[in-house]
Amino acid sequence: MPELAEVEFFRKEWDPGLDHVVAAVAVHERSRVFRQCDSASLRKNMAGARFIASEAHGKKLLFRFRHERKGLLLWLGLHLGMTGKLGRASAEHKAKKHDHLVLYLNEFRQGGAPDSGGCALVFSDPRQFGRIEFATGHEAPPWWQGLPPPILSSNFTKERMEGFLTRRRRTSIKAVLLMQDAFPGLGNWMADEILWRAGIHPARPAGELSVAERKTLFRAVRFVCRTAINTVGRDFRDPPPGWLFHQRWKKGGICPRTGEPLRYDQVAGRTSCWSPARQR
DNA sequence: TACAATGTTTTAAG
DNA sequence: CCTTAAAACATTGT
Repeated sequence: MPELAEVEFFRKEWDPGLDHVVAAVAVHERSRVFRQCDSASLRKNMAGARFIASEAHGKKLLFRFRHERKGLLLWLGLHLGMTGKLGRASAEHKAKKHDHLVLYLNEFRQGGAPDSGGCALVFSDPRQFGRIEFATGHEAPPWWQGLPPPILSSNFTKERMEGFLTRRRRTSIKAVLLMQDAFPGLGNWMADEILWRAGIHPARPAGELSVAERKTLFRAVRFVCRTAINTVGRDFRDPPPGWLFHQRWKKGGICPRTGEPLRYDQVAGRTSCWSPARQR
């Protein structure tokens, strides 16, 4: 599922655990999601740490913990891959087959609400394309440094985008929109939504876009991200009516603007959905 | 059965 | 060095 809006939704799924302390950790040690992570260190250091904050950057998630007794800051990085999810479960939850990481939380320590009897934060991912990273220390770990400007930040400028399009001038615009070092958080459905809105064929070389097309594209990138964050990202509700989103996965989908059948082609190794009459 | 699935990385080839 | 395509990863659902 996860592109930036879904990632933002899943980030908030763990919010009820804020200010709680990790009582126990369960991991599926052998899972591929730990391929870049010292899971033994995670298990050892996370117990007793308080969940203090979280943030999302594109498709990357960071969960911050503080181990007060050890005077240690803990950095838990998650990537949801293709099928990753975050959720909550009861304090008695037994990790199921695809629950690769479960953090069991204590109730509030000092005079917390009486209802907070502890719960479990669960990271699950059937295909295991997701990734868990873990670090301790006062500095942000390397994998949380040097990230590109978020699409909805003021540092994400049209000039910056155009510079990237020029560097990748021979590559299809669809493939370029999927590059996380320039468009952090865009994925297959959002890229198609953007190109449909901008009236640009997904296979067009990035360097061939006219001045007007680049302007339209820039606005479409920001509009689709902003709107997706405010719908999918807020509570997983669908994007507004009239979006390609509602047509793209059904067989016999039609273009919301032209009423013509949508077409599906492999572009950049991904199934791309586009409207022949609108996008050239 | 065979193929596709909202992702990324590595390998191979041009 | 750069670009592009393909394969790989692991599992489920049609």
